Amino acid sequence: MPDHPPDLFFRLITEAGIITQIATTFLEARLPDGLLASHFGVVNHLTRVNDGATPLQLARAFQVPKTTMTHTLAGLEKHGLVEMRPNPDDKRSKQVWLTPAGQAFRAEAIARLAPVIEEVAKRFDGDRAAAILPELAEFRAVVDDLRNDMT
Amino acid sequence: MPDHPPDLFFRLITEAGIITQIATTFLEARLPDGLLASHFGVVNHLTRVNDGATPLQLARAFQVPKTTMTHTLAGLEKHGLVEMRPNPDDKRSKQVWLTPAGQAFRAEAIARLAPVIEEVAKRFDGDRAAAILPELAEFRAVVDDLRNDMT
DNA sequence: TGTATTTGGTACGATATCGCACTATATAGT
DNA sequence: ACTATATAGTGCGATATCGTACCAAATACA
Repeated sequence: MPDHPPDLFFRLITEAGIITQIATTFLEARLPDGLLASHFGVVNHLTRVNDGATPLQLARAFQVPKTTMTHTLAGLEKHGLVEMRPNPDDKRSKQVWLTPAGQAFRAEAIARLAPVIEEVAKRFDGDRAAAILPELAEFRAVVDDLRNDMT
Repeated sequence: MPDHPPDLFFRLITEAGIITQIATTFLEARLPDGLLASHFGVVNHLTRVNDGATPLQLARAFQVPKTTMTHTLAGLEKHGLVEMRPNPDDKRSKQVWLTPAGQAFRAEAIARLAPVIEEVAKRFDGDRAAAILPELAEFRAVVDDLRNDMT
């Protein structure tokens, strides 16, 4: 078996990809019809990080093209989960605000996920998860910086 | 800050998602026009795991609906990277084989990624990556089992 | 202060992903 | 064997994602 050559990082990324894929499937199975992980992600971000963010900020936060974010936000607006307001600081720009329905949507999704997370917690020791998290976060930070440096 | 409650696992999954997103962008920037990460993933799987796999096996390996795999394979076939043969053991089924062009496609993609991985290796210690990998793999295994048990 | 460039957002078209319904073959139960 | 059910794959329509081109406002700078 290899030392810690390229293959090691490939495998790390592959594991991350599988986890992401499965988690997305779990999440989407618990969302109302017509709403996907991308919608939940934005609502979650507005709650936790920055309600009133601009579309471009959101696009950057999720690493998606701005056209994709326009589309996602249109879907959220159609479902009444967010409200687009003009940005008082920049007439080109907008701000995205959660509605009460949007907050309820997030709460409901999290409630539906809770049993899954509980089951995960039963099967994987919390201390081990706590040990992995900062390491993985730093790896993520490295990759994220690299994106800015190398494209 | 929380102990190791649900939030811990959420954050673990979020980190995995960000890493996946960025890695996918890096990969796709280095693939020929018209080919995406999904195509690379299949070719890579055929090389490393199971050349001659059936479409359904591939769909399961990547956790995508079989219709999605049909579409991905059609794209690969159109580019001459795989060849579909009848499955001698089951007349409903097929087998997917790499062509020489498919093998070259993989080699080329990996060559283009090598400098990125090298840079990652410069910025994140290999021993730490080696320490994370088995833990993350086990977490992945837990989540994967859960998928079978809970949907 | 007038012009060039940059930035925030959208319109549009191409392709990816996915759910549903369907066909053909295989397997199970009797 | 005969029928019921399960499995492998595809066709089709809906929507997501993304690249290109575009407009409007902001900023740089001459």
